[in-house]
Amino acid sequence: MDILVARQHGKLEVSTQQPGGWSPQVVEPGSPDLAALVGELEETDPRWVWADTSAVYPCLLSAGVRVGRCADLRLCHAILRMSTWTRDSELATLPAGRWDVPVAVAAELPSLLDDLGGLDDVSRSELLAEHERQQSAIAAASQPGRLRLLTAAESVGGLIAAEMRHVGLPWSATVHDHQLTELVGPRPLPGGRPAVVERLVGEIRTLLGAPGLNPESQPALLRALNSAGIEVHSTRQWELEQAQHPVIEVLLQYKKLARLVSANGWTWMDAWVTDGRFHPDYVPGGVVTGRWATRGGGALQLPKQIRAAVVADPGWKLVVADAAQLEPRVLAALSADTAMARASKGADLYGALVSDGIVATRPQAKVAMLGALYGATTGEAGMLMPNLMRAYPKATGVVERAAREGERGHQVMTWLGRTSPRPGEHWRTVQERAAQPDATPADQRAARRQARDWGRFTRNFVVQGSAAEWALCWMAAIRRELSALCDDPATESVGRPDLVYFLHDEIMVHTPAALADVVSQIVRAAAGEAGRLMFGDFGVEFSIELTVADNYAQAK
DNA sequence: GTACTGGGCCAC
DNA sequence: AAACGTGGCCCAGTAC
Repeated sequence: MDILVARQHGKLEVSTQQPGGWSPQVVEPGSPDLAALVGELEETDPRWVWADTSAVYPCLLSAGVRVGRCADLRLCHAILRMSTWTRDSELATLPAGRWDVPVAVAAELPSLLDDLGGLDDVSRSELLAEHERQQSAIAAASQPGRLRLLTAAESVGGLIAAEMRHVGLPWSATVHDHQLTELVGPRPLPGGRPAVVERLVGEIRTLLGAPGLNPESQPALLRALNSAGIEVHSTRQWELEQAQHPVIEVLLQYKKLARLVSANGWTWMDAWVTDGRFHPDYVPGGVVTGRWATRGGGALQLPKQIRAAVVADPGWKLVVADAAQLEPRVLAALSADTAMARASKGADLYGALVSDGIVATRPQAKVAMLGALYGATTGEAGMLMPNLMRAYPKATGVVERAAREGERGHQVMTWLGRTSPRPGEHWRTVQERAAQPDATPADQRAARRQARDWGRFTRNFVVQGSAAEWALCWMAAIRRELSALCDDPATESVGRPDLVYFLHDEIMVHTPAALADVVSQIVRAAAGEAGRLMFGDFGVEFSIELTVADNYAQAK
């Protein structure tokens, strides 16, 4: 049963379906009435239909209410509007309208959009019309089951992102401060450099004979390096490492510490950590491939250096799990490559490549596999490609075909139907110019290069996007089972385990210690369920590496 | 002052 | 200045 949640003039209109039509109830977003109403209706296990989870759900969470399922019409619109399987639907052929908001900016502009009748102010009839367009588009698609799964998974992703932000990642400001202080000295005054960084800057200036040099200025630093006789063309780490000069070690040390302080130092802590929790702002569907992005806080780039600051509460544990070699396993499944599926039977897919005699060492296996997924043509990865293609012709055939499609400007699809964007106008112009009779060799070179670039994008899109779909299914199954666990009276008294972190192929659950084993089993079982949900009984194993830890640095 | 870009480096 | 995909974020520098 669907329940519609419209939003008008800042009030929420909750409509249930009755024999005579829709029956609305209007409530204030912050009122206790809302929590009571939603909580009561949730008993019937409905699907909540609303325009934008990130606009509605946070206020429910603040009121202490969670929901099990929803349809996020904005997220689903973006998928169905683009998918090849729904290209002839009314939804895809209508002119662009209010639902065509780029995912990344949608949550950013609610106040601006207020006046313009934006997404956060949607009447019930508009909501219903869009919902029906989406349902018809899916029903008429050649793979309705996959699109139904994809839109459900994307929507539950929206719920999970809001819940994880609400709950927050347990973060010890004390540990974080200790780590920073140990590395760079105590917190400096505003605008000042920490003592260790200041000392390194002094040494760099002396060693380069450049008083007053600001090493943050790339052009100035490059000039100073060249004047000192160091022949580099950039100031990148990998190039500096080649050079022989006493300043190099100091400079690399400086870069590492300066980066840490500016990206995840005390200022970051002030902005993002409150009451012992880091509240990251995830953006589901924020990446073209369907991966999540973040908006501020950099939750997807937490440096390994500071992960010890993620600490479980006393009496609690962190269950940290990642899907081992997820992308190769997803490729094996979506290409139905039985030889590669056999290699997935163990915990270590790369190890299987070695024992099957396809490559000589595990590092080679990894390089070769990532090379196939990313489109490497040169170096070690390029040299190993023939071996891989011989061993796994179906799997490598899928990524090679995806690359050829992209080179021709065609679109490709993930397993569940998310479709890659068309290349931009500039791309087509360059290709057309190269096809003219008077095209110069330079025109043709540029066109070939650009075509190959887009081919690498579409090659990776298929695997990265399908892996993102698997991860959503995995997380959705975990969430459902954790929620069932909370409803169990036997576990009620100890506290509720919660998903608190997601990083592409990795999840973290913060759980009462007494439930850590049960939670671990749930996380493992959910991986098998995600595989079956997406690929049926095709025999790819999705192996999980799992650690029960007190802090995040202990994982892996 | 704001908006934008390029270099660099963090994560997967 | 890279080879080999997706991003975010910070800084410096420039245009307006």
